[in-house]
Amino acid sequence: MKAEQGPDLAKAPRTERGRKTLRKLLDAATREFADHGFHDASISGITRRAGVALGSFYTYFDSKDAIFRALVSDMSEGVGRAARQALSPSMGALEIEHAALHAFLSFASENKEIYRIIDEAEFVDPDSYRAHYETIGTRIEERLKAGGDSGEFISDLGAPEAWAVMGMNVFLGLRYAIWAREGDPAFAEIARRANDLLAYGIASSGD
Amino acid sequence: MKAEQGPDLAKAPRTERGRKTLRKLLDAATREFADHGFHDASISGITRRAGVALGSFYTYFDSKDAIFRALVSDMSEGVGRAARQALSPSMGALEIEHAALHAFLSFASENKEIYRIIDEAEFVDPDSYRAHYETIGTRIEERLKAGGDSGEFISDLGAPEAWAVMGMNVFLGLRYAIWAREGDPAFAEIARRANDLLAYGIASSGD
DNA sequence: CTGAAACCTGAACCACCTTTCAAGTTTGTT
DNA sequence: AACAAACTTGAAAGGTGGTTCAGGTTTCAG
Repeated sequence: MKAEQGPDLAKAPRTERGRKTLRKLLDAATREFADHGFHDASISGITRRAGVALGSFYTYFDSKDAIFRALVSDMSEGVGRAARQALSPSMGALEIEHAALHAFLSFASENKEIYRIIDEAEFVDPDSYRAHYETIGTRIEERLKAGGDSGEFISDLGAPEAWAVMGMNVFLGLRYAIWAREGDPAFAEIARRANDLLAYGIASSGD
Repeated sequence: MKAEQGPDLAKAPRTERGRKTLRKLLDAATREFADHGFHDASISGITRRAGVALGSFYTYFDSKDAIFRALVSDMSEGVGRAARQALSPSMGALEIEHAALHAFLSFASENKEIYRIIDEAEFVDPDSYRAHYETIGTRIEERLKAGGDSGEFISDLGAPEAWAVMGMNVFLGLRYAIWAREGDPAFAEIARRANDLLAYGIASSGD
């Protein structure tokens, strides 16, 4: 139950062949978990996809849980990296939120399997799951505070607003990227409307 | 994989004793699934908690999946019922959203196990999961449209705004009800801040 | 009261899967 | 070339837990 520190130093490959096998296992596991979910995925399914013997799995991972954890922390970083790349310091505070949501929608749409795996971490590895959202929540909170300091946002924004924004983004991603349907508005329109809501709210301004 | 229509007519109890056993099984299953999650929960764990023999389980349910599905649809209704009770037609549109969130936070806080089970449905029974959120989303969309018609909200609100509101609510519930921490703001404050965000947004009005 | 249907029981069946292991092969260093 | 460490292999051990079933008990309508 205790989290390992770093990716299993004890089991790190020491030769080129080893590194290749490890990579094959991780890629195969991504597909296997995405297709079947954690519990219906099998180690033999992973090794079959990877083209290695069943026993080789245990050269690199102690257990099915261990490879799942490795995958989740990999992917959690991947999401963060993708978001950071879409943002530039020259953007205004509101523009940053708009770009973050748009980037998130695109990323989710092209990496649906990542979302399934991270979501399942809620049950397989709750600590990683929580850490994932707490990290993102903190980052959003910092952006909101920065916007408050620059006068673009109201002040007094904090964690509750950050979690509200995160929830908006995640659910819009769920509905319009993961569960996309024919005839749905384009990501650009979704992002624009969410940004308007965030900026001005929905109360009618006057009469 | 096909959804049953209605709660298993074939297996419905016909005597008082049967109805009691069925209820004991459902209650026991709620606790078992909440404690262990779907896959680590066991039928024998459920029957042990219920105080009935292992075989009796199959008098009422065809499989572990079947009782889980029954639970999810029960709970999904429970959430809807709780929300409806907190709302009154005399409230203003904004007030309704405020009350809905506040009721949801209280309900989630007192029924954490429900939250976990519904979330796990994403993997065990994806159709119910999706149906659950689509139903809620539609209800929110109707409220937003009604607010638009009455002039309290801007017009042109639709599904994207509804999903954004739903996401806000769900994530605030996750953070402040399920993952509640010492020193967190009270539900009343969370609901008020979310309502302000929803009504007026966070862009600073002028300088 | 009575008999058939409903319900209960728990041992056993069975399918599946994680994990181990002893023996063989490849890699890289000296 | 020669050896140790790294790596691979797949059969089999060892568990687990969902599901079945044949036989017993309880319920309740007639």
